[in-house]
Amino acid sequence: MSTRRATIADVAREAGVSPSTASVVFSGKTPVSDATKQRVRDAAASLGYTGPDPRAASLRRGRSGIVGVVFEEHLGRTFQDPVKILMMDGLTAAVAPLGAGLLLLRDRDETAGAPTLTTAPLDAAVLVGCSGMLRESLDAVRARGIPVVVIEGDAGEGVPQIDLDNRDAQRRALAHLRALGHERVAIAALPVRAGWERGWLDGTERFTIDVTRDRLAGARDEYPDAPAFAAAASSIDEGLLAGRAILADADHRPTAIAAQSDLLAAGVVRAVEEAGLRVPEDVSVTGFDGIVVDGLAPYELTTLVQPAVEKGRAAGEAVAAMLAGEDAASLRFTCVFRVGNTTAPPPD
Amino acid sequence: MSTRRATIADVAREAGVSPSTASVVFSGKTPVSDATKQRVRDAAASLGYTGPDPRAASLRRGRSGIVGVVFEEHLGRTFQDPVKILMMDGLTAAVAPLGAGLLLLRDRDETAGAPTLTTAPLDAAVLVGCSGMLRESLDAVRARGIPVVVIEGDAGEGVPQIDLDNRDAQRRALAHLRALGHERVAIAALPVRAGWERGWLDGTERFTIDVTRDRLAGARDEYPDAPAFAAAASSIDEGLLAGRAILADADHRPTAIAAQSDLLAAGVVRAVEEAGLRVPEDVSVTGFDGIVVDGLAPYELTTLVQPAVEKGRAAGEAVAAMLAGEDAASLRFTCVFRVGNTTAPPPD
DNA sequence: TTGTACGCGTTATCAA
DNA sequence: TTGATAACGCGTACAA
Repeated sequence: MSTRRATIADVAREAGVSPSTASVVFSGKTPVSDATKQRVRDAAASLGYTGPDPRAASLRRGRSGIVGVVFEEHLGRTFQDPVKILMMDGLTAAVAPLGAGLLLLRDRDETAGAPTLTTAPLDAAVLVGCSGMLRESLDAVRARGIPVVVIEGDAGEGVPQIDLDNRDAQRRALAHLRALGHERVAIAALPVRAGWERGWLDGTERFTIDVTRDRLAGARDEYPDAPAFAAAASSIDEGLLAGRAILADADHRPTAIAAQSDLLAAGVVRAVEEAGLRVPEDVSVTGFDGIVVDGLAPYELTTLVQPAVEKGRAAGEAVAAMLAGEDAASLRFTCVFRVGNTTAPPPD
Repeated sequence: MSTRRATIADVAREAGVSPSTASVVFSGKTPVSDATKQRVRDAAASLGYTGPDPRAASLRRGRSGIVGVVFEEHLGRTFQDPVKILMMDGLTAAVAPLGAGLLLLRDRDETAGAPTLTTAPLDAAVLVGCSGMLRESLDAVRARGIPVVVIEGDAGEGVPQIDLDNRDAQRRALAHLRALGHERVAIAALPVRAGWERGWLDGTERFTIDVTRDRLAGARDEYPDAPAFAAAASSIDEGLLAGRAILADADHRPTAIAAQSDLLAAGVVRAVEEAGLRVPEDVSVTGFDGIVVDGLAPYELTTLVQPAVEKGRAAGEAVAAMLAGEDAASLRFTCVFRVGNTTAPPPD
């Protein structure tokens, strides 16, 4: 039947009112008499008109209601990180009042045709742990006047950033170990860069991942000579491998292992058990993130609880502010040190 | 300085060409002489024009390059399910060639102003495990002529669905246990409905979650009397609790436990160990999904490997087909039964 | 409370 | 290879 979709003009004509009146009935921005309202509704129903076309509305308004979230990697990898997911929850919540939703975008997307920062109808963009190669597209976006916020990454001057006190927080965890009396401490680190193969750090590495570098620095602030083994990813399995490597030499066994993430810490705990030792009596373990590690009970990691949801929310609020014409400041969040049951004084 | 953003018309004027020519320079849809191309580029650069406004382009084209993905819950909950993440990967890959990206939407979002199926500028929508309450907005979307695909859910006639052979697959796993000689088998089930509190199933439950119902039916096809304990979520921790409940009565201990997800199975394995028993010598355990459970090594679950990425990809391809005017058929995927090291004949 | 008039920025079509 | 024209469908001053 229909040769063409009904528009608001058709509805107005059918209802015998002007297009603007019909428009107002749907947007509710101006009072309309009940009678007119009803006639417009009826007309819409009879024409199968289901409301304003979002595309047209977005052109007219200059807003699409879409915030792009840019990740460096496959979604699969990204969402394996519980912290990122929590952050997304916070972000979602913060942009919802704007009438906005999140569009998933990938940095360096190899797929032809995939939408990008420049081709997607974005109101704003949030970059997560962005790499240096993002700088170019970032410039393009800013040239277009689209607000940009960066979470855990350095985007240069003029871009609000949401950060964490990684270095100081990690230092505090190690200070806790120091206070307990530990002298031989090892570090189970996150990857040094994308594509990193697990292995010991010898101090010559070039760090691409700021989080790893900063947390390592924090640990070394307290234990300058602590050996560090960097995993290939943040997972329990990788933590297990790191833990095995660290515990391999029975003569130089540390009495405490500081992991740079809770998932790694969970793996380290397993490695300790596997070696026939006990946590925390023989070996203390600390984590970082403060997430709930599924399957780790009855252990409760001594860890740094980072405000993951808050980070996302803050990014969303920064976006909202910029969209409102205000300018948003960078923000640095603080981790809370939480003592669980995985740390204790070293064995005699 | 700038009172207004430059448009393609400004660029055209500056370059001394027509707007359509300038447009074509950016879209590349028609050959343009190098000289003209260069002049347009220069004009754009001098005016700070960074390319066509996606909003206007999308109005004109009738495409926004955005596919909505609708979930029932918080992202946090949703993405705790590794299968969903894999599915998203497949979906992302499949819609990328369309030049489309994924917009995260939530069913029953209470936040005022949050974008919805009807207010977002979508080219198509994918519903994941959709609930009944979605039906209404679903109708609205379909009335607008927006293609819709449903993954693991029943959206009624005319909507392509991507499904799994849950019942038959689960039956095959239990048949494997039967072949090994097991006679006392228990089931660790997924939640029965949203908000379900863990507990034994007595046959009077009303199932809202189809997956649970279907896999249970498959298990009962082989062991009609198998007792079933339904967890409150799909997680290792919940699997542990379910496993404890199932193993609590030492006199009626099953020799095999069929879990409805790999995460549950991982928890069940822990429960078995905790009870001082061995897997698979004393108790066999089967899972469902075929994901890699972080931290479960050295166990490899005997499980049903579902093509999670493929499901997402198929949904994306269905969307692509519908967008191309073809009609997409529903699709039912088949799980592959994989024997790991968590099943063996029952103890004597 | 309703209507008029215009512009939002682009691109498809067709003719030159 | 380029240009003129006409939508695309809506929102919103402003006037009545």
